[in-house]
Amino acid sequence: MARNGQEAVAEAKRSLPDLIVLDIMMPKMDGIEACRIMRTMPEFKNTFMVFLTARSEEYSEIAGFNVGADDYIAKPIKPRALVSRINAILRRNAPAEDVTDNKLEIGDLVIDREAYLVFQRGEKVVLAKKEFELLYLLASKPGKVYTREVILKNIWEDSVVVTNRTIDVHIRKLREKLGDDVVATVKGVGYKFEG
Amino acid sequence: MARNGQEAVAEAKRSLPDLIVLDIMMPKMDGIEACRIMRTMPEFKNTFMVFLTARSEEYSEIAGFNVGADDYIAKPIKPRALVSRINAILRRNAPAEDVTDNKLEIGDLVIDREAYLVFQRGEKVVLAKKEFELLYLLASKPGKVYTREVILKNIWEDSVVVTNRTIDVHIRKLREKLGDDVVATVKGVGYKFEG
DNA sequence: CGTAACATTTAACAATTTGTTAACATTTGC
DNA sequence: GCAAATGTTAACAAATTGTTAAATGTTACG
Repeated sequence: MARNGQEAVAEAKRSLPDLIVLDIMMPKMDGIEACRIMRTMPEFKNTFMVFLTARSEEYSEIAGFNVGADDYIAKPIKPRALVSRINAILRRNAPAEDVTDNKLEIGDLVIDREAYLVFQRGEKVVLAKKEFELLYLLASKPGKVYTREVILKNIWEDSVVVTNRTIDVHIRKLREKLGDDVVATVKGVGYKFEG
Repeated sequence: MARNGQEAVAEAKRSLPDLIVLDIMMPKMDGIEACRIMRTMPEFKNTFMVFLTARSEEYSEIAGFNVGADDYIAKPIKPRALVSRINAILRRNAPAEDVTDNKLEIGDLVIDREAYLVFQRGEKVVLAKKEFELLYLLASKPGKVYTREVILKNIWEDSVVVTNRTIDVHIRKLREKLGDDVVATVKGVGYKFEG
């Protein structure tokens, strides 16, 4: 159980749960912000996020859904009721068949998150962890430009502070291994995957 | 997981499970009806059917048993408790001769969970318990990378606290006994079985 | 019960890989 | 052409894993 938004994001990245319950009034970073950030991360693509709040404010409700929440539960609620509500959410959102195979196939690349492997035209390419994460992030939404800031938030722990330019070096290594065409520079903005 | 009685029957016919848990209050066709129907089908002759219900009503209980249920579990019940209850039912109804052989054959290995034995190209290899568990876990999904955290959760009791690095030593012993190619390191992530 | 044999865990250090930075070169858009 | 942004390189720092040995637990057996 995380006590604030920052902890929530950190712990969620570590344990990758199927469902996250966010209290809107957590200190430091609130639940809405945590949700917004997690929604930009590919590993939470299939995670359900539910808001829990004491006040039934219109604002909270609207803001929560806008950042990608899947449901909304009003406090006070008895623990048992909360559990059954959560079960209901999981049930109604259960995938028909769970064939979720974390493979990403784009262009001449196959990115297998489970095996931590990348194949290019059938050839195995060995990437270091940060390189892999970077590629996976960009490739999870081909064409979308990721600013260095967003990339940092996604791939680095919150506590770690690194120069923006570090990303450039990792990009360079990706290009070295996969060819210059894989990642495109958008000057003044960031990088994007080229499908 | 089926969401109602009709689905339950359909899915059961498809997958022919050893045990079916029926919720009495499923919509459309309730669990009792599902049980009655399945009991008339020859393919479910040896299938155990267990009822799960929220209310401990006499009616449910009696009606359930009358249609051929094998046991009855009252809700609320914690998932873990449910699992152990189910295991108990399966165990006490286990056929005299357990012909289930949990043999895993991968590459030049044969991993026999029942006998706790590993053969490599026909040669018996003796592994300690932890080594065996570790190999079995990794081999159960070749290619998939297991983080140390996941490995710990799977092989060690929840109460036991051990250093991550303990795993490294067991990996080393596995490599010593089976060769370096069996388990691959994914730096920064974990280990995986190499098919 | 004690002991030997074995299994498990930890700690320490070495080896290796990966990540980061800084400096300088190059490119880009105005 | 100029300034800002990015590319490139290599040195250094940090993190991760490999390896070994010793300490601690556990089990089987006389």
